[in-house]
Formats: sequence, structure tokens, C-alpha cells
Amino acid sequence: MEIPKTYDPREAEQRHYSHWEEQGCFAPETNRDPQAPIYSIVIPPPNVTGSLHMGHALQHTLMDVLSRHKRMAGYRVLWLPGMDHAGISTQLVVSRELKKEGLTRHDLGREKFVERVWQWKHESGGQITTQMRREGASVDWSRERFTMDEGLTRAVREVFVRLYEEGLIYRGARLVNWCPNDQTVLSDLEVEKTPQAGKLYFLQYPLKEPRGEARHLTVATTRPETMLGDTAVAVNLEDERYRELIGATLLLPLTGREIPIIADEAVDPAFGTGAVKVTPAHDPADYEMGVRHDLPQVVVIDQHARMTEGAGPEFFGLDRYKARSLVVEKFEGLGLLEKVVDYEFSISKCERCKTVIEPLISTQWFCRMDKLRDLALSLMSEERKPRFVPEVPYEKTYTNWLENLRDWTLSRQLWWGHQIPAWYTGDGQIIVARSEEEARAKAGTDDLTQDPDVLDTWFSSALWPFSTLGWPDETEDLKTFYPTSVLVTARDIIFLWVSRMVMMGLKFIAETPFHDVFVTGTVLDKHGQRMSKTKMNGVDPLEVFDKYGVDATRLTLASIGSTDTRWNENQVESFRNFANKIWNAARFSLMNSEGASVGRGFEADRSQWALHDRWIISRLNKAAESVDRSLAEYDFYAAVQTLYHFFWDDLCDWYIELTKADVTAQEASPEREAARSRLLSVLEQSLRLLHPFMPYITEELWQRLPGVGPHLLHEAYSQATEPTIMLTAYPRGQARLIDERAEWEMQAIIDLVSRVRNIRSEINLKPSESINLIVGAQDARLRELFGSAKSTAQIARLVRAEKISVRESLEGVPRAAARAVLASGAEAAVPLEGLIDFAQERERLGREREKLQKEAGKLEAQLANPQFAERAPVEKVREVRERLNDIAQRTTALQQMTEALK
RNA sequence: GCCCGCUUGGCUCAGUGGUAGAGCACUCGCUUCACACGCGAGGGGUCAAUGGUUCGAAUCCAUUAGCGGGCACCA
Repeated sequence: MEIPKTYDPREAEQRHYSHWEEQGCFAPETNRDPQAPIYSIVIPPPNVTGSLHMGHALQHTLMDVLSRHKRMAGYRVLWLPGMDHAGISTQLVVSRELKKEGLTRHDLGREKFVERVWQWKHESGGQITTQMRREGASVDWSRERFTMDEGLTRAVREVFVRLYEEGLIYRGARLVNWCPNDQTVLSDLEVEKTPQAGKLYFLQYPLKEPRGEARHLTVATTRPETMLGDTAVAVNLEDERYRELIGATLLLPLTGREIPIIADEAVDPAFGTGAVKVTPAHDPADYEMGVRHDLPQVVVIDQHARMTEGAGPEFFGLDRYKARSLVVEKFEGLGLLEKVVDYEFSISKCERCKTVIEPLISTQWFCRMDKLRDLALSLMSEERKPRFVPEVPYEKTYTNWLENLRDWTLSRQLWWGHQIPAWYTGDGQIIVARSEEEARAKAGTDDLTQDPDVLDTWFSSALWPFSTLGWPDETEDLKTFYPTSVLVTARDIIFLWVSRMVMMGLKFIAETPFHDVFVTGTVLDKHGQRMSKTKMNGVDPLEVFDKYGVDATRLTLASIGSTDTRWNENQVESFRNFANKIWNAARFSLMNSEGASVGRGFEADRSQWALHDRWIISRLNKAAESVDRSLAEYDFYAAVQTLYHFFWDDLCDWYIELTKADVTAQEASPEREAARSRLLSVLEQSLRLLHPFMPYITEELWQRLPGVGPHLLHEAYSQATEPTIMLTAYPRGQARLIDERAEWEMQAIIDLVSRVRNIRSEINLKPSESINLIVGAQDARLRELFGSAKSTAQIARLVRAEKISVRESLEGVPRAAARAVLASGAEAAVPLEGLIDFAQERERLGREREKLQKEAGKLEAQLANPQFAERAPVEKVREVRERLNDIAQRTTALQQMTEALK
């Protein structure tokens, strides 16, 4: 059989996925066990405009590991894929395309434009789904959903209507975040605050009638242009400086408007001048103040961030920043500009287009959140659900945010999205209904106009865990897969998405949408910066796949888990090397597989098995047990570490070396075939353990193993037509196969081999030169272990010894010998006539003794402390004594060895 | 401003009350019949600083410093 020395991931990556998909391996129906436990995950739907980035790759890897693991463990697994229509982003993408044709969406009109977006969606939207196939994501494509498809639209309308009928959704005029570029309102969560170097302008407003000394009042502002819409100036009641002025009237410059001086507790006397200009129509805080004091709202800025007629003829039509300069100029001209100082403040920007937000009063749809919020909060306080992993800090972040939750602005002035199911009659009556027909029936007229706005994209996302399963119908899927097992997501959408899903799930299904929430870490660039399009510092997962293979990338990502990690390619490279190691272990097994078969070789009673066989089976079972435990705790890092070290250290470095002589025997024999079969079986089990993490290489190799077939499938999947490793049973750690005695014995051998190799290396023996080895052990068990014909042959092979003799002690060993004390207490000597530099050798032993003595010193100090013996647990004290004893023995042995060299 | 997290070998990260770990990098030696994407053997850390709790602290508590994140209507 020809197998290349180096693993080339490409071929396997091209072949297996489509095969799995065609065979229906990803669908829960593949599992024929009616009693099978359920495991379900809904994917955080990527934006339809999106393409795969590291964050996706990370999330998908983790979800796939969990799904594949549970599937192999016999669960009926559903991992449901889908995409989000991503209102603003998608509309922008398509508008940009139109622009290339010299058109705007308004040229097309709404209907044609939406048609065009759908067309775009079908043609180029969702390239991410192709990329997910490359990742190996075992999602059930037959259940793929889109937040704008028919079923989800029904769910959206149903929820909207019910919330409206309950009075939780309402329409009203409020001060909202307006993006002058996207021409839409935004929710608080879609606004980002960025620090900005700006100016603080100190403007003087003359008093209508001077009071005492005071002729004017100075206010400080970062936005002078808004003064045109001022309807009051506020001071703090406690502020001595202004107390007498409360109630006085100011003449607002440039407008001639008379405005009052009012008292409000929101004013901080320490900031600026302690007097605040109040612009209820253009500032959130001022808006609140305006409501409290019943101030008029003078609108001076419009939706394009230009000055309105209300700003006066000199300003009408000016851009807000031009107006700012002009206002400042005029104040200066009037001698009312007191001063301008540099000032850094935070400015609100549109999360998408980075345009500075303009707070405007606008009529929009809102959702009251208090009742919904309470549902989520009590679920947390009473049942501690959902369970956040890691618990710190996310549980608290989530709860704190909910506690301070404000109403949610639902409407958006876009064309792409779920159009709000509200209709208006000619006389302005609002009809909210599930369909136009229903609306007509309710209104008793056909003369209806639907609200042109669409819903916030996150409204439909909030329903994702149940809308995708068929709600509002009581489908089989909904009954089976809801609530889902875990939500795997990035932390930046805990508020935007996670909390809203919990609230909606509780409201409409009366159950949490997911038991656990696993929050992934963030993949940073090598400088610790977030990867972002604007910074151009992102690493493209597809390029990493091409360079190192999908499996290696997946291991890297799985290791990241919930930790923020700087991307380092070395890590991927080392996992690429690991994949190659797996490849070559299989290559070796296959090159020596004639006459052998997976599943055979372990027929004999376990007491008949060779030590290394008992040992590797024990290690394998421990690894399996450990991986299961780690995954149950979402400790992906630990799982990867366990698998890596089991495969490389235990299986490759020791087991293969120990079994090599038998496996590569020249002559065919039942023993040789059995040893080969055992190796194949251990390898096969190891591939299964690795499969959830490295689906491609494991499938590629598994398919090549002699003796694999349908009989290896998990019983729940025994109907599957074509055997595949992904439907085999995940190995479970079995206590009866864990053999501590074998592990202790192997450890002794490993220790002996390592120490002798150390001697060889220190003495600079050529690898080709063989040695004689003398082992001295007081312990009869050790003598038996080292002295058995089988072990002797293996040790000899591993340390290149010609002869090995095992005795009770090293007495009588020639002076010219290198010696070592083993952890087990046994001693080893390698006679090397003419090669030993006695002084150097004494020094080597001396160094070792020093190490031991240093440790002994610490332990002795501990024992010398009377309080230690008094307060520490008895076991601990005994442990320390034993260790000290052990060290003492070894020190004595080292001393004797040193003597022997004199 | 408030809240939270992080600080462990050159790098990227595990560990979280009882002998400091991994991978990469580094040093030495190897074409040993699976693998140089490899094999064998090594070196390297007073676990940010200070103080406290404890028989014992990298691990718990407090303070400080640096870095990162979240929240906030300071005009």
C-alpha cells in the first residue's frame, strides 16, 4: 500500500463532507433509536452579507465538536443552520450595487428594490454556507432557515400582534437615535460611543432684566448649533451662584426667544458653568428635562442633519457643522462668546456607517421591556438559567444589563426587513394584524395603508430558537428540540441577542430557549487588538485552512475556547504537525497490517495481555473519560490537551515503539497478526476520540483501516448505508479497563529508559553504540518487571543495550560506570570502560543530589514546624514524610554511587 | 465616573490552597527500517508589586501599577 509520508489535508477535505451530507449523516433522523436523548443547537445566524471570519470559525468549531461528540454518543442531534437577513447591512450592500449602475433604491421603488435584494440573496448571499461546509460543520442543511422566510415571517407577525394586544408594543413620539446617513432610527445598542477631541464653547445668554450684578448667564456646550432650539437654561437648586436667578427670563441670542431659567437636579454644579442650556428636541438628557418641566420642543435640525426653518432664515438649510461655525461666529460678533476650551467627550456614532448620530424626536414603534425583563430576571434568580459559561463575568453582565433595560425601539426606516404588521385607516386608526386580510376584517374597510417601516433585525433573531422549529405551530421539531441544549456565541451580542431570545422564549413558549450559554473568547491579532475590517488586521480562516488544513485550524480554535487569545500561527503549525503525526502512526500501522483487522487482537483474557497492551488500553480509557468530562464542562482546551498527549506521548512515543518488534516481525504468525490487530484497534479507537475535533483526517484514515464496516457503527446508526467514523460510538472510559498496576509498571519502565537515555546523552555516546545495562532493585516486583524476557528485550531495544542484567543491588558493578537512581528507588548502571570521566561523573551525580537536597530542605522545614503536624491533614503530613524518606534513600544511593567512582 | 477581567519561562496560553505545566522558540546529539511537519537528551520562571489570612499562597483577601473590556444623559 502506497501512503505518502506527509499528510495532505486537501483531498480529504474535498471528499468527505459531501459524502456525509449526501448520506444524511447530519440529520437527527439518522438516529433510529426512539429512546435516544436529545441534543440541539441553533446556530447564531450569520449575516447574509457576511463571509467567514475567525469568530465564526471559532464558534462553528466549538458547536461542531459538541454536535459530533453527542452524535457519536448516541444522542439524536440537531444542529440547525441558517442566516440572518441583516436589515441595514444588506440594504447597504444592494444599494451600493445599484449605485454602480447609477441608480438609487428610490429609482426602483420599494417593491422592485426588495425583489432585487432577494435576487442578490439567492445569487451571492450566503457564501458563508459554502464556507461552513469547508469547516466541516455538521449542520442539518435540510432544516436551514432564513430570518425572512415564510415560516419565520409568520412567527414575527404572531409575536408582534400578541405583544401589541397586550400593550407591550406601542407607537409614539420619542427622542430617538437617528442616523442621517442611513436615514433610519437605531436602538441604543446599535449606537457606539467613541471618544472625540472637541471644543467646549462658553456662550453668554443675556438676562431680559438684570438681577443684581448679573447681566447674563454663561452656559457651556459642545454643540453650539443646538442653542437655536433652546427652550430653557437649567441650574441646580443647591447652587448658590444661581439661586436668585431661578425663574428669571433670558433672551436667547440670534432668535430673540425668551426662555426661562429653571432648576433641575440633573444639573451638576461642578461641570462647566453649572448652567445648562436645554434643547429638548435634540438631546436625550434635555428631552427628559423638557418632559419634567413641560418645556416646548423646538426642532432646529432635520433628518438629514441640516438646520430646519425653525432655526431661522440665516441658518435654514445649513449642515449642522456649518451652522455650528456660524453660531460661534455670530456669538463672537455679538461679544457673547466667553471662551472656547479643548475638551474630550464621547460622541455617538452609527455602529454600521460611523456617522454621528443626531438625536431627533420621531414617531416610532417601541417595545416595553419591563415585564419581559422580569421574566428573564426571575428565571435567573430562581433557576439560575440560562447557565453562562464562563459564569464570571457573563452572568452578572447579563443581569445588570437587564436591570437597567429601557424600551426597545423596534421600527427602522428601511425597505429590507419584516414590514411592520400595522395598517392605518384613512382617519388615522391603527390596525395591527397578522395579515392584510385580517387587518381589513378588523378595520371593516379595504382602504388601508401598511406602515412603511420594517422591524429591527434583532426582532426576528430574538425568535430564532423557536421560530426555526416551526412555531407558532406545535410541530414535532418544536416539541423535540426546544429548549435547545446550548447557545454558543460571541460576547458582543449577549444584550443584542441572547437576552432578547430568553425574554421572547419565556414569553411565548414559557421555557428558556437554551440551558447553557457558552461565550467564546475573542480572537485578537498579534498585538492584542480586535480583528476588524477597518483595521485590516483580520486573519482569513480560509487562508489558514489552505495553509495548514481545516483539522489543524479547528484544534487551534478549540483550544481557544472562552479565552481571548492573540492569534499565533505557530500554534496552528504545531497542530498541523500533530495531524501529520496521526497520519504517520496510521501509515506505520497500515504498512504492517497484513493479516490483521480492527476489532481483533484482544480476544484473550486480559491477564494474558502484554504489559504495554494493558497499559495503552488503560491510558485510552482514561483519556476517553477525561475528554468526556472536559466537554461536559465546555473545557475544550483540556480535551484537546488530553487527546494530543495521549496520541503523541502514549500511543506514538511508547506504545508503537513497544509493539514494534512484534508488529514488524519478518515471519507471519498468529502473534504477529494479533499484535497488528491490537495496534489497529487502538488506533481506530483513538481516531474516534479525535473525530469531533478533527473530522477530516480521522475519516480519511478510518476508511482505510482493514476491518472497518457497518458493524462498527453505533447501534443507533446501524441502519446507515455507508459506514463512517462519524456514526461510530464515541469511546467511553470504562473503569474496568483502567489498570493502575500496569500504569505503575509502565511508568517504571519509562523512567528507566529515560534515565539510561539521559546517561547516553550526557556521556555523548553515539546512537549507534550499544551498552550494557545493570539494574539494581531491592523491590522484587521491580526485579520481576525489568527482568522478564519480554521487558528486557523491549528495554534493550529502546536504550540500545546489548545485555541487561537485573539484580538486587549495584554491588560489584565496575568503577567505570555511569549510574542513576530511579524514581522507583531502583538503580541503574552503565559500565563504560574508558569512556567515563570520573570527575565529571561525580559532578553529575552531585548536581542531582543537590536538587534532591534542596527539596528535602523544604520538606524538613515544613515538618519542623510543629503547627504543620498539628493543623495540616494527617494524609498531607504522611505524604511529606514519605517523600522525605524517599529522597533520603535516593540521596544515600547517590552518595554510594559517588563513592564507587572514587 | 462606575463595574468587570487579565498580568505565570523569549512568544502564545493552561493551572487556581499543598513538589511550577504545555506548544512554539532555544541548546546538544541523531538520515534509529511511521513521521526532520521527525527522534532522543537538556537549559530556562522568586507565577506584576506590596501587605494580609493560613501550618502552608502563583492559587484566598486588600491596596498599587500596567493592559483590556463593559456600562454611564455630565451639557
